[in-house]
Amino acid sequence: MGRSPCCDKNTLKKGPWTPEEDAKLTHHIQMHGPGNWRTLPKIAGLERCGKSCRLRWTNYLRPDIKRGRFSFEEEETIIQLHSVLGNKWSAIAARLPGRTDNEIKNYWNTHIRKRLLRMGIDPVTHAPRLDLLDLSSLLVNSPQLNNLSNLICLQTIMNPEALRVALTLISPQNENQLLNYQNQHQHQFQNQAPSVIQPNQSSFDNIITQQIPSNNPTTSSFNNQSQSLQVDLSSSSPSENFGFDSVLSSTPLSSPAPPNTTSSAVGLTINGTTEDERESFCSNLLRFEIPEGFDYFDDFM
DNA sequence: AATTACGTCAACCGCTACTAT
DNA sequence: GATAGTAGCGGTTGACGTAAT
Repeated sequence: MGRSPCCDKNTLKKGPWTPEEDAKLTHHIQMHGPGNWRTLPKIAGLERCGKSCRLRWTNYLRPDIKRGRFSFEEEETIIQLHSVLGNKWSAIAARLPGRTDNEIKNYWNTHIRKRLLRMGIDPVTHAPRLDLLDLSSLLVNSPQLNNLSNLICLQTIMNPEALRVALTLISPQNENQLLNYQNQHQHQFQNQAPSVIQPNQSSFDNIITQQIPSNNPTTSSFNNQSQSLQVDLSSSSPSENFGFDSVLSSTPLSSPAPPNTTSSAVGLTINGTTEDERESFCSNLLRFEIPEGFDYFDDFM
């Protein structure tokens, strides 16, 4: 035999909490402290499940909860911690004083996640989503891409399999060329099985910059402003920011804002930080510049 | 002004690990 | 040791507000 049930679910109230219920719960916890959620509703005179009371207290009524918009530093911390911890919202919340796991989770899903996607960054892996690039339309619209050597530049930063498929769309001859090239440079590709670069991997500490030459028709064909498609995982010392130990020990809120976030971007200003600035900083956390007017990523979102 | 689409977030649901009986 | 309850977590939902048409 185990314990008796904590509550009668048939008589439980659900839905939004009323001010009266909030007052009862708050008063009870002020008098007796949090905990023992099983018996709390009955003692406090609430027709709620203890689980619901705990959630209401921890997510809304707790006096140390910080309400309002997330600051730039908080957002920075969330992104860094998420890159290390993943969807461990409670672990992330533990390093953000005054913020609840639920709040952080909501903010991630409604703001940060979308921003990363818009920037072409996979919000799960925090890596560029080049592996999802719509290469077929890109290649069809850019005959210059038949230049195999240019594609090899891309090869180093994207899933080889995706590139192989893309080449197949052009011609079998090119695919053979690529396979020959790959055979000759086997040692360069054999460790590239993952389709994306993992932020946590040891190579993250090294400078990983793949830059396509400015005279490269691959980029010039779809880019008039930015002369390079760059993946720079080390600028702004992300090895320090993303290193597991440093992230866990430096939080909460100890990471300084990167220098370039003081740019004079115009637009909506929230907490002293514009959306543009926030996006700019995100690109520094994992520097991945998407050329202006390059909208292929939108097709995947 | 009315309607529709979209964004936000509080609250619920279901699951797991832990604990009491 | 087996069983059942509790606490806590992450995913999802739905009500509400706002923007767009």
